[in-house]
Amino acid sequence: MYGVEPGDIFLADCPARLAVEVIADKWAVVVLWGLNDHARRHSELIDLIGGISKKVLTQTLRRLQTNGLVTRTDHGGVPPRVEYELTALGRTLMGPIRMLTEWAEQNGDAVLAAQEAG
Amino acid sequence: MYGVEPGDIFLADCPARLAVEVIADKWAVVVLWGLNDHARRHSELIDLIGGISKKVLTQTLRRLQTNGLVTRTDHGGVPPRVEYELTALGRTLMGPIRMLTEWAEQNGDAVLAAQEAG
DNA sequence: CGGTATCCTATAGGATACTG
DNA sequence: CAGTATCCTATAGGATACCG
Repeated sequence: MYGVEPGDIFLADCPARLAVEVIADKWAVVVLWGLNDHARRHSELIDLIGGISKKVLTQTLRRLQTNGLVTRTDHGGVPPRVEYELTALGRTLMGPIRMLTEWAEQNGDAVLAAQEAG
Repeated sequence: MYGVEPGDIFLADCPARLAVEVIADKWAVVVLWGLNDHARRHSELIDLIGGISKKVLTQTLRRLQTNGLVTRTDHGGVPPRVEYELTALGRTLMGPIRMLTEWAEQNGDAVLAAQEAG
């Protein structure tokens, strides 16, 4: 009914739901974006992003790791040096994310206006 | 430092953060997707989506409304008839969302494999 | 430096029942 | 039909302190 077809986002086990699951938290997209150019260290991301705590950054990175989007490399030594980097899979996600951020740059004002009006 | 430039997602008030704010909940993208083709009624969305409660659907629709992405039209009468439809602004967001769902269709298996491995 | 550990609060979201 | 109302729980996420 309603013309639902195979592959539709509505099916509970549909892959499209998975995309939502992956990016639908407060920091995932921001962190991925921070890894766009090249590998970065934990403290680098903390400074770069701003407003995220160490705990939450670690949590977010772990989730991204679990989803196969980011690798964690411990170079050892003292002081510690750990680098996070996009996987090949993670890089494929940057295209859609870039679209989203471009949309936001172009339409952010309209959203804010709607928020203030409503 | 770290080559942060104006417009970067990292600035706290950057528009790109707004995109995350708009789509980063469990149901927003799914509901928008449900309105892709044409206006739909509340009960239609309930049946179509599956797994969402009336309360949560209403909440999600209200948020989308507040963000200027969806309109709510009460046609009155008994029984009630209320239709939700994408605004022009909402339609501009469907491009990026389509990219996301396409990414998920192509890469969903890889994410699942990573989840099971990790 | 790169984390844990601990504690806390707000809120998202689910279940169920009721209403105009 | 399209919601509210109510209650509930899990968890996301923030603050702070400590550790190897």
